[in-house]
Amino acid sequence: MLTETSLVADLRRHHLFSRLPEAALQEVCASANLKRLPAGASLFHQGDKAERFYFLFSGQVKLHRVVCDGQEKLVEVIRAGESFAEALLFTGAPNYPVSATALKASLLASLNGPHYRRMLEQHPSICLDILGTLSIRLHQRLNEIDTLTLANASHRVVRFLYQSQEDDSGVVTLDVPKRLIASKLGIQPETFSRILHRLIESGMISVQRRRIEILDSRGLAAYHD
Amino acid sequence: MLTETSLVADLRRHHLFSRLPEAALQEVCASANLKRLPAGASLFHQGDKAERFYFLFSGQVKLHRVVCDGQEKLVEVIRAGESFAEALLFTGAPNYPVSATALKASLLASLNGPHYRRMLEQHPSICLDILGTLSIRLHQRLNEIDTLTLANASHRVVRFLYQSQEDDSGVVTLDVPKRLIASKLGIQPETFSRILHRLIESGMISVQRRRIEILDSRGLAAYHD
DNA sequence: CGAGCGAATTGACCATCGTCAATTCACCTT
DNA sequence: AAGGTGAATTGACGATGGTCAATTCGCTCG
Repeated sequence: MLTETSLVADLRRHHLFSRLPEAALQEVCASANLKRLPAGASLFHQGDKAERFYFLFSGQVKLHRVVCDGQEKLVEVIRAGESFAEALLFTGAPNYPVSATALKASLLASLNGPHYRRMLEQHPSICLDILGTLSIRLHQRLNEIDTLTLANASHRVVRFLYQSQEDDSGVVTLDVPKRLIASKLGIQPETFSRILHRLIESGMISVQRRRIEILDSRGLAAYHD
Repeated sequence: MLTETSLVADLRRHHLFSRLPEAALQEVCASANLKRLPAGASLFHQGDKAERFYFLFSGQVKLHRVVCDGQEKLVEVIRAGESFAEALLFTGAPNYPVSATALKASLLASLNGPHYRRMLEQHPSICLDILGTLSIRLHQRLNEIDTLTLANASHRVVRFLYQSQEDDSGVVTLDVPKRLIASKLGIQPETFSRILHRLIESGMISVQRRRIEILDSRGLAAYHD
């Protein structure tokens, strides 16, 4: 049961709920649970039965998969105001395809999937909005596949830097440890470190802790080949 | 304008159209074009303005991207009865994110995107179905990202073989050239060839032309590590 | 039936990246 | 301020896979 008005207002701002009639949102909240996770706590594991999806009020959650040899692969980092595991509402798949773990202490709403789905059936106009977001995610994935296919590790890192700077400011601020970035790029932390070093040496970027500045945008672009 | 009843019946079988009222489908057909492509012909290029989406009656079409250094990356092979570029209906993105080229002589319907979208707004119940398919694609992509992240090329190939056999029959029949498979797996044709050879030598598979048979399913699974 | 062409294969070589290990660094706790 | 812990870095080494080149294979077309 979710009652705090400020939290409900947060939900309202999300596209899954923004166009629901007031009564419907109330109903969704009635079947919701508030959940607190300390940093490092697990929310669900890949393969668990999936009947709930989540909205993150504050904190940070990572979605990750375990691949064959026990290595962990970062899929996505969820930040405040975002939902996750909601795609399961529509596939009918019974299990989570990823694991979810809190990176920082987090506050989230656990929502009843089938319940929301029934709600949606009664307000079908919202579906078009959702289709939009889902399509965009599809493209993001396509983009990622590009990045991973790009032959060498340097390309992936450069590409990552480009995509991570906000409004071409040339500044990238990492909000997760470097090893997770490496995992997302499908390379080893050591390799990531070495590549950054090489870019620094050639004067293309500068790095202070988790703040990376692109100095020579032109040269970096050329580095793509 | 699409009139042939057998073709319209083909459309009907697709989830984008199966639940449209008869009148609506007629209207869609009225704004459709029939298109023939010889093998090797290009349908659209990555970056082209996107206002049409497609349904493939017969033949084979590949979706591919050109990455930085001019190399080509296979994204997907479209087969008869499938639609493509329909995700653009919902993102509002103005350009195709991939190129489309006929692999074999093909017959397809070119459909008016905005028109179909308006149709959808009037029959919103269909959206839930579409959400389902889109979610499934999202998962497929996730799976692919896994495959590409899986450290070495052998793993990718083995994984590909597993996923490509139909109902665990142990038989994989490639319907595209091996170099395209390699491209999809993000490896070079030479590497693909060598890995298949290694698997043959160790008695795990046998290959005749484009027909691959899995002989030692157990051993192959172990090869995953 | 032979010529021609692209696909597939095979070999040799080398750059890249992963692995293992040691060390330094940053941050948190006490 | 000191100590401890995990992250990040750096070095050395070796396996993997990409590149280039030559050859074989299989199909199509004349």
